[in-house]
Amino acid sequence: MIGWTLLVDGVGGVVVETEAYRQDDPASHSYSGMTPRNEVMFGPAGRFYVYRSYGIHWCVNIVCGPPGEGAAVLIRALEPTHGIEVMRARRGGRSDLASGPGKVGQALAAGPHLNGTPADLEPGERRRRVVTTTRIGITRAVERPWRFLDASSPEVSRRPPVLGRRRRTSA
DNA sequence: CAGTGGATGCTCT
DNA sequence: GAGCATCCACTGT
Repeated sequence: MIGWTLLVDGVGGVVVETEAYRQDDPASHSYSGMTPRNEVMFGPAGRFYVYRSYGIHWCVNIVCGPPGEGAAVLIRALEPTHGIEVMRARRGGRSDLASGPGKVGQALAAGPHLNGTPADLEPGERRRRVVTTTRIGITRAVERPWRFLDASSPEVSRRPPVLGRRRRTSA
């Protein structure tokens, strides 16, 4: 999905960072089976799974796999291409429009109304170099390398450890 | 630039 | 009642 374009009401951009979650995954919302919150994860692929994070943010996922799979991909960052001014306004005038899951939710004006609806997702044109790292901000199954990102994009939430900024050493 | 803590509400134990 | 798939402001180097 890296390089694909994701839009909500014509606003959005190119997916440059994702994380994968599936049912046999202690870090996944679907790990303990179907609940009212995660039931969309067990439905058809290509729909939005939207949940509230830390009581404040709305995080946007795309359901994956056959029905019953309980798998989804968290959209962690977008490279803004469509409706940039709209997203800037939604982000309170900031310039980091969608470089993080909470920011993506804000830029797309995501909310419960989106949950379970089909995602507007189109394949990308140019080929991108995809790097994998471990996932971010979780406490369980931290070792699974299921974060995917376009290393050349400046819009990602955090640079991969290896390719990241060189650490300054004092002489 | 790195580290810390507050905001805030829902889900599940 | 604890724990979160987070962000931002603020602090100290």
